[in-house]
Amino acid sequence: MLNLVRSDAIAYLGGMKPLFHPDIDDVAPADIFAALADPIRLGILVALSDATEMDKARCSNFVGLASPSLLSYHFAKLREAGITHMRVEGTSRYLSIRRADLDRRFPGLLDSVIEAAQRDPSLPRVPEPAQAKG
Amino acid sequence: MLNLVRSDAIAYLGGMKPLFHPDIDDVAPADIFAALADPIRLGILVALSDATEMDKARCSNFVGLASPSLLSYHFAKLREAGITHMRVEGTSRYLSIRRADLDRRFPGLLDSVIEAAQRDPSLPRVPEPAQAKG
DNA sequence: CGATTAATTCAATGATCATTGAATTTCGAA
DNA sequence: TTCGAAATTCAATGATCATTGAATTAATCG
Repeated sequence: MLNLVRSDAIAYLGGMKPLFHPDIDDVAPADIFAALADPIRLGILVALSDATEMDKARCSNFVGLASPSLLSYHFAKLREAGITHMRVEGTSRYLSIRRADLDRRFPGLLDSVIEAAQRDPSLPRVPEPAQAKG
Repeated sequence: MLNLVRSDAIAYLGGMKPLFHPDIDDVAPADIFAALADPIRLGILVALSDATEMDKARCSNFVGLASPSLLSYHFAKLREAGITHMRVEGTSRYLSIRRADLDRRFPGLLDSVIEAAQRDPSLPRVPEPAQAKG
């Protein structure tokens, strides 16, 4: 059973279940706002928005924000709302913001959201990883 | 009791209870997004955004969107989130978007929100009032 | 293989939300 | 003063949400 074709197999490479990412055209504005209506998720978004190094986009780097199971819950909310993409690599997962999709569908929205969130001092912050001894 | 000074009295002119409008600096981004996470409220916002004539900003003009009591509920959500202002005049109330406040505190956000909502065909629309016989 | 690490799933909890309908308030007009 | 229109308040409902902790899955490394 399951009988995969090649494109399916690629989606499974290194993963357990197929991760659902909605088509951006199926995402309604109200869905986006619902996903943004939580300080932990806004904290994740802000952290992602200035994650230049890949390490900072790994799920395990957000442990400062909430417990693992709660983080999973919030990751799923962001992903199912079309805001983030999740890529599986071995035992780790990496998040990214779906910038191109969001900018095309909701021009200007993402930038102003991130700017607003960045300036909010009440949002939880992801701590910088301790610098490896050099 | 109550012992009003003049500025309080003005707030009461024509009204029953003092309408609470939060200081825009007390409004967190997550509060804004929570208020926007509902299609009826987005419908109200869109209708307000192109309400040039005062008639279109009167509460009673939104009856097409929901029942009176449900509308009251949604009006309060928008007002308490700092998105709208409500003015009492006789037996009517008038809504307006707190544009200047929002633009100062969350630059660019309101415009992109309205643009996104305007393009969403799934949002409920406020019907144009029937043209008076001419 | 067994242990470890990364992350999810599941069931249970209390809190908040959207909706309804009935009762109430307020104002203005007859 | 009584009536009607405008709008809110209140109590009740079911639905969804955020959170917790325990159990589970999956990949990697010894």
